[in-house]
Amino acid sequence: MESQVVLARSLQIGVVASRSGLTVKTIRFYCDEGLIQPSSRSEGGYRLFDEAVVVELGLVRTLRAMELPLADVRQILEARRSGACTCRDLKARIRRKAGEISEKITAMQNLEAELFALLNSWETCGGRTPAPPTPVLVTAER
Amino acid sequence: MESQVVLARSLQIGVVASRSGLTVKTIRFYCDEGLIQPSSRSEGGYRLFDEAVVVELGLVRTLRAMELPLADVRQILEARRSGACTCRDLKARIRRKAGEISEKITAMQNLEAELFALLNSWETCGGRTPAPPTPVLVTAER
DNA sequence: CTTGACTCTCCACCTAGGGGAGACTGCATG
DNA sequence: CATGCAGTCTCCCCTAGGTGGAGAGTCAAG
Repeated sequence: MESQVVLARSLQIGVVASRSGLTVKTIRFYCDEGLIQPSSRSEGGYRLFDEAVVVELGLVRTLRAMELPLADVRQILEARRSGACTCRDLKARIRRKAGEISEKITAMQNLEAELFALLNSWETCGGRTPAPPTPVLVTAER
Repeated sequence: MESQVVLARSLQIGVVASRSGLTVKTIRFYCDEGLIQPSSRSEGGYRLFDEAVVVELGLVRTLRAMELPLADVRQILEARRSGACTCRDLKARIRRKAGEISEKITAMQNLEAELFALLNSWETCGGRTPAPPTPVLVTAER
């Protein structure tokens, strides 16, 4: 049982990839960008990560999914690691981002509606319509 | 004043830009990509558009706003122009896109929730911040 | 030793444009 | 006529957030 000297068991990039749901390429990219870093390298230069980064990458995915730029994600990770509470600032940023997201949601809902209108206008050519006076699409102008 | 012939009034790119709400750069880009094209060029090589493109660009904006890739937008414009009813196909694509959008909307709503959870978890450090005197804001670089 | 899976670095490419250089156009004025 | 100046032209490089491939090296098993 104990014979294994596998102290901090380090994960190769491929394992991290499959556990985090990101691609190997992306993880390398994130390393290059300084979001995460391998805890060490093998003799042969393989990146070795410890389990914590899998968790961090989960957070990264969440933040990226809300389209937070990598620069912001990096800062958040740094703050999280250092335990340093840059909170006021950080929370403000995230809150702002949340605002943007709900804006985006409503924008998308509008778009969705507009889209169905578009579809309906197209419905007219149900049978075969070569080129009647094309019902000029709504096309918002903003 | 009058010396100008009323001829199919063709618009210079800047006018098209301000009418469509896109930038000159973007319109040139769309020309290069074959989404739209100038009806002609002036002696000196200026692109001259007719009014119809302003309408088309409105449609482009709508479609782009739902993140339809330019390639799809191009096809839609072509179909619209030719009156050719690629509809079945086209509508299917748009419908699919609409589906993606509503998926995205719910994903975003989930994200929004997750985000607030994140914020709340951060709330815990509400009172005390390590390193109170010197505002050692980490995140100093970049 | 060899094989095969895995990883490394480096470089190019992608989308949807944006920035800016340097040259030219078009039009109004002096 | 010249001159000025806004508008436009093409060309090339840059961005973010990766993706893809080439060519070489690594690691463990057989």
